[in-house]
Amino acid sequence: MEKNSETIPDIIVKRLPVYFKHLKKLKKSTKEYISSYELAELTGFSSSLIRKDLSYFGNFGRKSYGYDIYCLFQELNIIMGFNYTKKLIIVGAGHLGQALIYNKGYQERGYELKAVFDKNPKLIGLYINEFEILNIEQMLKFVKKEEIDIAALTVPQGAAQKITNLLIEAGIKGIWDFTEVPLKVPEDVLLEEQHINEGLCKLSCKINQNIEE
Amino acid sequence: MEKNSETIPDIIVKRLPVYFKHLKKLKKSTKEYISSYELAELTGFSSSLIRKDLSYFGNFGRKSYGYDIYCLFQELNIIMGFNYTKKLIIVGAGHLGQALIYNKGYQERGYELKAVFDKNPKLIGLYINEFEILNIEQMLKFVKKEEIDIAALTVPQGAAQKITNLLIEAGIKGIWDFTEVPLKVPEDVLLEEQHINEGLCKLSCKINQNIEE
DNA sequence: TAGATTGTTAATCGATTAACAATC
DNA sequence: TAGATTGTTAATCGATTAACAATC
Repeated sequence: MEKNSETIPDIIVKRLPVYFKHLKKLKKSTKEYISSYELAELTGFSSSLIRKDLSYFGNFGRKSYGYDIYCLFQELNIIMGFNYTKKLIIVGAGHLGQALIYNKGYQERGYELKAVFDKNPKLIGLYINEFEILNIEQMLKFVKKEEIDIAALTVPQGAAQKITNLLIEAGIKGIWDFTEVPLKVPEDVLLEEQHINEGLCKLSCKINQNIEE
Repeated sequence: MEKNSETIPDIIVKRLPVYFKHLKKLKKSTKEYISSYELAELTGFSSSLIRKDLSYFGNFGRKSYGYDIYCLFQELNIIMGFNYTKKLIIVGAGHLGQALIYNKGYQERGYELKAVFDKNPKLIGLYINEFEILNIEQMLKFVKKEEIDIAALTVPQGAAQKITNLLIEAGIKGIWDFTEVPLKVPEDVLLEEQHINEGLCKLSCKINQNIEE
């Protein structure tokens, strides 16, 4: 799985969900076109940067009108691959894992939740929002057979690297990592760290500065 | 609450939790010192960048030895304000909100969970992990009286801005935002967007590129 | 037509890296 | 002492912004 020669720069990828979020909201209004200046207002990015970002993917704008909201939204969906089905599993059915079962964001992004795994005998067999919690022993086989793309990792810290190795062995393409552990993965496996407590770190850091001043 | 003239650049703040994560792990080993070269190996940042980041806060290193792991960890705690108590509430006791009640990351970062609020009469009065879910009508008064610093926002999309306005009115210092809504907050209120589905966006985007190639 | 706004180039700004003197 | 590694400066790299011709 070599990297595409035309890989979208990370710095742009980072901003795509922001455009997506705002266009999704705008799509509900009666507004048809939006200018880079208005988008700048909403996103906090400069209009220049927005035009540059979008022009990376093609000429979506219409001079003197701006960008067609509906079309741009569709384009973003294609760019981010939301029109493509990606198979997801959740590994670890603790409190966070269970909350992820109820997450409503999968469908519009092309994700299909396929299974939930845990090691705890008290959880195995339970149904949460119509998903049966499966024994983690079945995971490797399942991922291989069903060609799962992404695993949400919500296991305890001690198990994180071991389970990760298993997922890699099974041929997982990406890990959506909620553990706090510095995981090691080979280059061809995508690792998206969703360490929620980092948000608390940043907030604490900034509050602290305000106090000191 | 004016910005400090010596505000830590965001680009450094972003990397502090990464150093924290690795030092926390290293602290458990018998290793006493770590060089910027070894830290580079672990974090993926260049050794040069690490030395520059750390030197921003002082001279923590010891020439020809590296950085004392324990001391550096302590320094990071002070820099990020973890030695300071910050009062937290959770607003919205749905699946995600409840999962956040069980989050183990508060204490070591100096956070104290003070209360959980919801609007749903079926949830109000329930105890989750020894926290009673309180009526959201009491929130404004509570935040004012208890001088709450941070609110974790896990309410439905439709309620997000309204509740945010209420929190601002009550004098909240920062919002840890789990909604998917583009929230508007005044400049002096910190907004940390913890939109977990953004992780799914990035993963989808990158997987899509690998496929196309 | 006049005004608005894109797409793109060149200029600027800021972040990262390379290099090395200082020194333990 | 010789080797290791910091802290810092200068050089480089890359990202953002300003500006503007093109054009709807």
